[in-house]
Parts: sequence; structure tokens; C-alpha cells
Amino acid sequence: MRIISWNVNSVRARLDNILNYIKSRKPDILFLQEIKAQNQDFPEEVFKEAGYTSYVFGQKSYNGVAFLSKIEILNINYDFIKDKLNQARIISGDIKIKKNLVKLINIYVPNGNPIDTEKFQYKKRWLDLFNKKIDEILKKNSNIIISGDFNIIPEEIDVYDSKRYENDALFKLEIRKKFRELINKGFTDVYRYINKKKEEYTFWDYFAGSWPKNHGMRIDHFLVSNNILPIVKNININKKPRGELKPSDHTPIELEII
DNA sequence: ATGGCTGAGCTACTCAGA
Repeated sequence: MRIISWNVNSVRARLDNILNYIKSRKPDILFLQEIKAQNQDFPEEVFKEAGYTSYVFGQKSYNGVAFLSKIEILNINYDFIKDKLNQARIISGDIKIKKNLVKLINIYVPNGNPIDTEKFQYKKRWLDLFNKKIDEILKKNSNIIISGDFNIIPEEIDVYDSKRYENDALFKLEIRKKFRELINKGFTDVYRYINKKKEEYTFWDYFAGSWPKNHGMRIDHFLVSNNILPIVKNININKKPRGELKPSDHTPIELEII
């Protein structure tokens, strides 16, 4: 089974890119972030023709997350945490794998910059609420796959110039600590587990020639609970979509399980 | 290098992204 996560930076501006991509990579489930559309503006019919059911948590202009899926997703939930600003940043649901329910959690973590503003406080509170909620979920179900745009650079090797990002909300130590706290609950960063030393990125800015210079960062992740780890087969950052016409600034990360 | 570029909403320009 192929599960893929991609911050598309507008589902409507990226429609052709997404359609081409799913035709070539054929994900069973695609986690989308930053769809930047309300539910009624989501191109559900187009994806239906391509063979996918849409599960959408939209918002006007900003944020928004969704699943596209070939298989049924049960118990879809739009209020995973109490988001004080009511931003559409998490959609979760359950799939059946060999008679077990596996919880899928698709997240778009707040950016948090600049760090001397309320935005940084919001990111910290958001991550605290998220981590607490994971504790609750773990009591009921220990089969969990969390993926999406974490807006967190886990370690120095995950960014082209770590010094430059020391005081950035994506790399600041207190944020990375919250990521580690989450992992310490019993999760594995699958990319880093499989690729111990590899330096690959999932995001490159649109400006300053970041893409051709490979000035990127690894901020999109798959975390699987340790119950799920034995069924993980492979993970791949697919850089091809980032090099195409009118690309998103993020590129997809592809997980193979079972 | 707090600029650079891109998208939404709207129709001039701001806000947000990372």
C-alpha cells in the first residue's frame, strides 16, 4: 500500500500537477496540505474521475487539509485538537489493515515565524495540544500514522544551512524538542530510520534560486507508531514534482507499507 | 540577505508562507 503526503500550496492552482502525479505514482491514499480552498471549491469531481474519494477539511484562502483515497476512510474527524484560531490544520480517520484499525493523522503545523510574535506562541501551544491528544489516542489505538507538513527541521542535516536557521521557528530548539517528545511517545521518523545519513529535502523556497541551488529543508515527515514499523517497506522523497512547471514549493514524500 | 516569489481574495494591494 502506498501512502503519500504532499503540501500542494493550493489544490486549485496545482490541479494539473496533482492529476499528473497521481496518474504516475498511483497512491492508495494521498494526504494533502495547504489546499487553500473551502470545501465547496475543492475539485472533488475531478478526483472522483481519477478514482479517488475526497475527505476535505477546507478553509478560505489559507491552510486546509484533505485525504484523497482509493480505499474507505472511516471515522473522519475535523476537530482533533481545539484550535483556538479555528484553522483547518488536521484531518484524521481510520483505515482497516488486516482487520486492525490504523489511525491516519494528516497535519499542517503552524509555521510560527517570526519568533517574537504571537505566531510562535500559537505554534508552541498547537504542538503541546497535539502531543497531549496523541497520548489520549495511544490509550485506545497504538496503530498510528502521522504525516504532513510539520514545519519542523528535526536535525542539522535536515537543512542546507543550519546556522542560518537557529532562530527560525522551523529549527528553534524548543520546537525540535516538541518533535522529539512526540517521537518519544513511541514513533519513528521513517525517512531518517531508513536513511541514516542521507541529506534530502522536501521543501525549497520559490525565491533566491533555492531549488537549483538545493537550498532546501526536510520538514514533511512520516511518523509511524512502533507497532506499524514492522510493516513499513520503504520511503522515498520524490523530487520530480518540484522541478516541474508551476510547482508547489514542497515535494511529495512516499511511504510503502505491507 | 527579513529580501527574493507565489497564491488567494479581489480587482489594488495585503496577508501568509518558511
